[in-house]
Amino acid sequence: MADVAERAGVSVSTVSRTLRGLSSVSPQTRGRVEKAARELSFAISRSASSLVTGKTRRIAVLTPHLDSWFLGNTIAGVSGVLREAELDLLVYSVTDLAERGAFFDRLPARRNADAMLVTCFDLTPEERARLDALGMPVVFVSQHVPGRPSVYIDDVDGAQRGMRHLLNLGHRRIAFLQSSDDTGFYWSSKERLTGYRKTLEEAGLPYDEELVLYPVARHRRGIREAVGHLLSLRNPPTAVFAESDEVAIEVMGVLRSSGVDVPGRMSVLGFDDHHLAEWLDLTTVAQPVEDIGRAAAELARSIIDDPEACLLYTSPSPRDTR
Amino acid sequence: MADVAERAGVSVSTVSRTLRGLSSVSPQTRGRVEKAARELSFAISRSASSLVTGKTRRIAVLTPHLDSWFLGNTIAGVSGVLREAELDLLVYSVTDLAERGAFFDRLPARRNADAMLVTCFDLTPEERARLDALGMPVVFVSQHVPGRPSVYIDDVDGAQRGMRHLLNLGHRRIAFLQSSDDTGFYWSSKERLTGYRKTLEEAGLPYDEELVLYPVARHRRGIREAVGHLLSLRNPPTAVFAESDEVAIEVMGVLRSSGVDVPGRMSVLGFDDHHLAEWLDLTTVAQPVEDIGRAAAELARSIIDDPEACLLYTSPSPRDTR
DNA sequence: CTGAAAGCGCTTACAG
DNA sequence: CTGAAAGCGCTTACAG
Repeated sequence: MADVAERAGVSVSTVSRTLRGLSSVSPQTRGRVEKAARELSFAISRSASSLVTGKTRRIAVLTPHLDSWFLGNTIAGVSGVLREAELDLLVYSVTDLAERGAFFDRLPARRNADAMLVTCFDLTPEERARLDALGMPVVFVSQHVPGRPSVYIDDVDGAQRGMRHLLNLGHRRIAFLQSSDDTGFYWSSKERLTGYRKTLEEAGLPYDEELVLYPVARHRRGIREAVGHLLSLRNPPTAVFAESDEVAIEVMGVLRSSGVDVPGRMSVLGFDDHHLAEWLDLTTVAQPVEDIGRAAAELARSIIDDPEACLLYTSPSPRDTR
Repeated sequence: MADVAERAGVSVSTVSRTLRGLSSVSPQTRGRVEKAARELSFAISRSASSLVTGKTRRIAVLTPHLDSWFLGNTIAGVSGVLREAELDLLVYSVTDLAERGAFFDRLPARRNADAMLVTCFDLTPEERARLDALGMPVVFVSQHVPGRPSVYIDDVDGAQRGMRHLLNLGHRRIAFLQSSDDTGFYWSSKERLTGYRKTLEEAGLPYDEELVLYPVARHRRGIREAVGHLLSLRNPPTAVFAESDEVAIEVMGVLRSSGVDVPGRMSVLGFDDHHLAEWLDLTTVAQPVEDIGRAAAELARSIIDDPEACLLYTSPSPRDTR
C-alpha cells in the first residue's frame, strides 16, 4: 500500500480511503490512486486490515461432512451469497467423534471469522455453550433452535404431509428412519419424527417403537441392518419413511438387492427432493435446500452488519412432490 | 496475549514462544503461561501473526461447484488432511462464467491463503497465468498439468480399461460423453477422450465424431439432448462411455425414461466409482477420489514447507470395478 | 479533502 | 532462557 501511495503521490491514508470507496476522496486523487493500484496490481492484506477493524470478512461453516447431496447443496447456496458479498467461505468439516471433540475444544474458528453457520443437528448443550465462546454470531441452518438465529422449514408439517401421503395410499404400518453420522450428529431435525408421531396419532394408529430406527447412515451396513430388521418383524411395515432422500435411496438399494419389490411390497418415501429422486421414482417431501443455505448466509450477513437483526427466518413450506 | 503475559508474570515474547511450542522456554515458565492461557481461554489472533510471518495457515480450494459427488468427496479428502495439520480450508466456488471472470480478475485468494488447490479442468492459458500472480503455490487436482504440481491418475489408461471392457462385451459402436459446466469448465481430464481414441485405434475401429458429445452436464436437458442425438443416429451406438459416473447416472435415467433397456439395448459405463454405482448396476472405472484430495492437500503442505518439494504425485492406477 | 501519527496483536532479531 | 523494541500493513481519529 505504501508503494501505491508513493506512485500516486499521496499518503497511505488516502490510498486506504480510496480503496475502501469512502466518498471523502476527490475524483482526481481517486483516479490516480486507482491507476497506481492497478499498475502495481495491488491486493490489500486482509490480515492487516482485520487487525485494525476486527472484521475478517470470512464466514465459517461447521458441517458434519462435505460429501452428501444435502450439505453440498446447502453450502453451495451459502457460497453463492458470500461470493456476491465478497466474503470468504471457511469450511470446518467434523467427520468423527474425535474431530467433533477437538473442534469444540479448540474452536479453530475463533477470531478467524465474522460469523458461523452450523449445519449439524443435535449439538449437546455443552457444545452450544462453547459456540458462545466463539465471540461471533452463530446461525443454525435447517433447524430451529429457539432463541437463536435459525433458518428452517416446518419439519413437523413436512413429515405430516409425507405421512398423510402414505396413509392415503393405504399404508398402516409405516416405519420411520432417523439416521445419524459417525459423529453422532443426526442427519435431520428431530421434528420430522414429531410429525411422524403426530400423524399416526391423528389417524388413530399406534406408535410402534420397533418401526422407528436410528441407523448410522453413512455406512451402507447401517441401512442394511435397519432394513433387515424391518423385514424380519412378525408384522413388517408396508412403507418406510426415511428422513432424507439420501437415506431413502440407500433403502431402495438394499430392498432391491434383497429382492423386495418397491413399491409393490414396500413403499419408500424420502425428504428433500434429491436430484435423482425423480429418476429413481422416489416420492419425496421437497424442500428448497439451496435456498436455505442462501438464506442462512444472508441472515449471517445482516447480523454482522447489525447484531440486532436477529429476525428468525422461515423458508417456504415443504411440499409434496411426485 | 498481553493479558496472558501479565497473568503469567512474563513478557509477551515468552507467551508467544510458549504458545508456538518453541523449546527455548523453561518448563516452569511454560507451565505458568499455559495455565494463564487456559484460564483466560486465550485464542491467538491469526491476523496478527499472519501479518508478521506472512503465513495465513489457510489453504484455498478453487472449484467449479460444491454440489457434486465427485468434488464433494475430493474436498472431503482435502479437508481431512488440513484439519490434522490445523490448517483452515477456504473454498472458492465459481459456478458460472461471470463468477469465473470475476475470480481470475480479482483473485480474492491473494494474500489470503498459503496455497491453492485447483479442481477445475481446462483453465485457459490466461487463467493459468493469473494464478501465477497469486503469489502462492498452486496444486492441480485430478489432472496433470506438465511442469506444475499435480495429483492425478492415469486417465488415458483408465479410459482404455473401460473401453476394453466394452469391446470385450462385443460393442463396436461406442459413444463417449465428455461434459462441461456452466462455467465452461470440463468435468474431467481430456485424457479420457485420448484413451477412448487410442483404444479404438488399437482395435482397428474408426473414430466417429458423431459419437463423441460434449453436453452441459449440470442440466438434465443437456444430457437428454445428447442421448436423444445418439438414439436418433442412423447407426446408433450400443454403448455409452460417460467420463464420470454422475453423467453416466443421468444417462441411465434418461435412457430409462425413454424406454430404452439398459444394458439390453444400450450399455452404460462410467468413471469414478460413485457410491451408488453398485446399486444402480453401473459398471465403472474406479478411482480413489478422496485419496486424490488427500494427496493434493499433502502435496500443498509439503510445498508450503519447502517450495522445492514439487515432486509430482500419481495416485494408484484406475481399475475396473464390478 | 488530505496527511502524520498512533495502534491493532502478534513475531523476531538482538541483547543479556 | 527471557525481555525490550521494532515492525508487519493496514485503519482511524485528529488536525489542518
